[in-house]
Amino acid sequence: MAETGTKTPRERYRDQVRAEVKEHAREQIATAGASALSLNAIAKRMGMSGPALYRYFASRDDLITELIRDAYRSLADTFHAASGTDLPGLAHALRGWALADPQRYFLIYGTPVPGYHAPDDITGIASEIMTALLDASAELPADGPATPFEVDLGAHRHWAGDHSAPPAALHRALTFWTRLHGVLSLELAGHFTGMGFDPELLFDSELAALTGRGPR
Amino acid sequence: MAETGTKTPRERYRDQVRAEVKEHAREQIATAGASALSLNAIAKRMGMSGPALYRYFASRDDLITELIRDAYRSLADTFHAASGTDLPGLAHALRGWALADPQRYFLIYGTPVPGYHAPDDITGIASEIMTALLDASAELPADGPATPFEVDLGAHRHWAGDHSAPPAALHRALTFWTRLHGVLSLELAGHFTGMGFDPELLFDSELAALTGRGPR
DNA sequence: TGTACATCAGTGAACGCGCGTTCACTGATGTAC
DNA sequence: TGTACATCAGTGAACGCGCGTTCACTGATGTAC
Repeated sequence: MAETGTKTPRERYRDQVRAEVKEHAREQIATAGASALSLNAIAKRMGMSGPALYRYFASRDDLITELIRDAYRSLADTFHAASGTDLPGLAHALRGWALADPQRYFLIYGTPVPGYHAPDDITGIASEIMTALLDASAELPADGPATPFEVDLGAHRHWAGDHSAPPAALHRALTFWTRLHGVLSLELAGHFTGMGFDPELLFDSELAALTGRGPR
Repeated sequence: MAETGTKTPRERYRDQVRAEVKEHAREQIATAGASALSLNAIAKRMGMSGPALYRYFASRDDLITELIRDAYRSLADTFHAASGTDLPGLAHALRGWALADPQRYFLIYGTPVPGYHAPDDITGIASEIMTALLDASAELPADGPATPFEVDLGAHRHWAGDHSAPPAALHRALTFWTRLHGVLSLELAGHFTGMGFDPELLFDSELAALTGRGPR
């Protein structure tokens, strides 16, 4: 029996091939979109026959789900790594992560496939991400009376892990999320091309507004 | 020769069948996503043979492009129709339009297909939409000194139609766009499900912040 | 250390499928005189 | 109004394709005694 954390050579080999398959998958998605992902094409590029991949992934859908899981995991890790810094640090970590592989970003935040439901462990990672956002947002200054939305939040929220954060903090975290996602997703999808401005400055402008360090 | 605006019965029939094909296409996309769009499946549902559709659309890609064009056109029309109202009116028109058919929204603002470039006339409609946004944003109060982003805008913008709107107004229009898209796209993609709050209130909260009529 | 056995990676053939698309053809609808 | 012709919608057969996936098998790698 293998000790905890010890892997047999075979297991290490397996992990390596799995990783290689995923790498080719990511490449294929980046080139032609997720709908063009094909196990046979990946096998061909790796110099193997198609059926060989079924030793490593149960099905095509399984591979895609795993890529989605990896994307969530990677974002959560990026947030954890940036948790020491301030809110702008987190924001720029997010932008850097997104620009490094736009299609990975869209694997999480892109067009949803009707009827698809991510497995439970993925929603768990999603709430990890939310928690990191929430923790970082706590440093923002609180201001003003409760808005209608915050009243609603206080009454109905069923937050994963049930944070005891006040509605105003939840509101700030959500706003942080939606605003940065707004600029970022439009930038990544190319909706700003041809408009002749620097998307990063618009991103920074939104960030400044969020941290109260800028106009509006 | 047909007079301007007059259509022969055959032309009217053609238009009707084309419309019917598109309707089935939209239905198919709403059910299984755009990547699942198939001409043969549409033909089958219409009780025709597959090749018959080639009388109406040159190819599958042609049909998709036309659906995208229709989506842009529909949004532009929605904005035109709401141009008489104020900014909140425009925002709610946008939200209503998006909720009426989420997959249509994602046809425009969803995951981009790498390498795909929309034909010129579509980018023309896109700038129509931008113009409507810009006109509506003009009513917002101007405030504060020029931000770095606005300086950049003033220096480099190549706006479609080259509006003479000042950078601050462009900035407001862009912010209006990115923020509402941020909340809306996350809502439509289902990223708020299970969080137990009303997305509309979050949308309204963002809108209030934009029009200066709310907190933050 | 050597032998016997079990485990696992990878192959090649095969299955059925639905796709986009082309083509020659039939039949109905519209047009010209 | 009637006839001759042109236009166009739709069919069915056919093409080639690449896909996901199953299966029986070979050969290499690891394990037990």
